[in-house]
Amino acid sequence: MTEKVRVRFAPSPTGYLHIGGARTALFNWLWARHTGGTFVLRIEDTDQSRSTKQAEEAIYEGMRWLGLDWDEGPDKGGPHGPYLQMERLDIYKAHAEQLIKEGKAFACYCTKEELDAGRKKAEAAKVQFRYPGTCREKPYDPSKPHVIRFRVPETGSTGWNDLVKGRIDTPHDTLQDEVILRSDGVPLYNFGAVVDDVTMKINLVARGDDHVNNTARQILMYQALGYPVPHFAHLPMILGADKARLSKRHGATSVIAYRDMGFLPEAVVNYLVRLGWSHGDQEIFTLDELVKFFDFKDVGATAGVFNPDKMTWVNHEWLRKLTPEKHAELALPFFKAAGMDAALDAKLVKITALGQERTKTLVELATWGRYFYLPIELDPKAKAKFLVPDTKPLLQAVRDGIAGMETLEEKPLEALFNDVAAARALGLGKIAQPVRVALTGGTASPGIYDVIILLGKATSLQRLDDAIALCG
RNA sequence: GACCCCAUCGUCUAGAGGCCCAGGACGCCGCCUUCUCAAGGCGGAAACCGGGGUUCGAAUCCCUGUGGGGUCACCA
Repeated sequence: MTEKVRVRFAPSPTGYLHIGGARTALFNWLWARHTGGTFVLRIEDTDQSRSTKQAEEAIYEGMRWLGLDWDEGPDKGGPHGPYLQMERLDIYKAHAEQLIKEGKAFACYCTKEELDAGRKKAEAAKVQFRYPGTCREKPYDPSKPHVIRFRVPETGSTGWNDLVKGRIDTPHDTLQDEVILRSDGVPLYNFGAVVDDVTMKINLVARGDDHVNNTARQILMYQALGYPVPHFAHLPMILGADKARLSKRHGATSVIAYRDMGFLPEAVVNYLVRLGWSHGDQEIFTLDELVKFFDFKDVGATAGVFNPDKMTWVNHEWLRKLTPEKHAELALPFFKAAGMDAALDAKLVKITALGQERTKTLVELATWGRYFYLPIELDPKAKAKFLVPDTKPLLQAVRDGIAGMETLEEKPLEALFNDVAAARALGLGKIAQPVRVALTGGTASPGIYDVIILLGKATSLQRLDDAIALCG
């Protein structure tokens, strides 16, 4: 391929951008950026009953969030537009007419009912239904209701060298004269995609491998139209844990849902690209590295199971790379959404800094940090174990110590805890745990001095008093 | 059912005939560190789908069985 790479992502706007689509878009985008080529976004909205403007917007939103920018597209324009299929009807019509004129396509006047009857009969006879060629030789009469069918050869086969799957050949006898233009003039997928790809000068088609069975018939159309055939790369499917194709019942499949769950786009991209592609033993990649390293030759041929646990780990890795300030900035909306009166200030920065090693998503971070902003939720088991008569004097001693401090600093607090422990010949844990329960409601938190400092004197004293009262 | 694709630890994968009694990562388990939780360090269990070939030698090549996935529309 010496020509400049032109690839595309061509979703149909029938729902949000899902994980599988995002990965297809990502691989195309990476290859365009890797080669200095062009990434085209085309919206395949010919199924008017299922396509919506909202879905179209949702796709843009998902792509933008992931950072996959397109060079040509519906909103952006470009030299080969329009990029919305419903605005290209005349282009399909012209191409279909050319095929009719050359005898490579023909009008079919069969009704849907007639065809369904044939299909039913074939099913009963347990054979595969193929269009019987009823109208193959009939003269073209545009005044009668009709669809346009593409004439496929009866014998021989068509194949291509797939960039990820290698050589694939499809015998023509498994194909049929399929409909390329519906009676209302709207093209069907295979024709629309071919006409668009040729007119948009796409020279590499990378898409899900659920399209391998469409490829031979599309190649036949390229040839019939007299256009060069692009290269193809068929990407393996993404599966759920049960090895069935990933769908809603496996959990969230919308890219945006992961944003809302507190994932970073870098992490989603990183995880998605590694699902089906690898570069030695490396797991964490920046976008720049991906652009540099990505190649279809390293894309595997096997379907992969989507693993939320690993994506969460990748997210944690990315979260940890953030500066505390940036982390806080990204976390703020999640704290607010969880009902906390947080602001982008030193307190939040410190909290998120402490949470950075401890939480794997921004949602988890906000939940984890609740007690810094909201009243504690006392864990009954923790209370039963640590807020008891035995610990009352310890809490009291710590309380009094804190009460006597002008400002809260780590060293004096540490001295205080050590003194309280030493005075009773107890380990530090015996003091820290009850205090932790008093201050946070549970038995797990950052270092106890950090917690006290962050909570501040008034709140710390208040919570200790409340706890002391509960010790019975 | 027909046609097509695929097949290494539970999962993502490395492996392009000898470097592999198979390496990394997630998850899981244990130990260390320790005021708890994380993080970190160390260690562990865990795979070449079965059967035939080819070859001095196969996870790697071929055939076949099996399994999984995909496609069979006036959907995309």
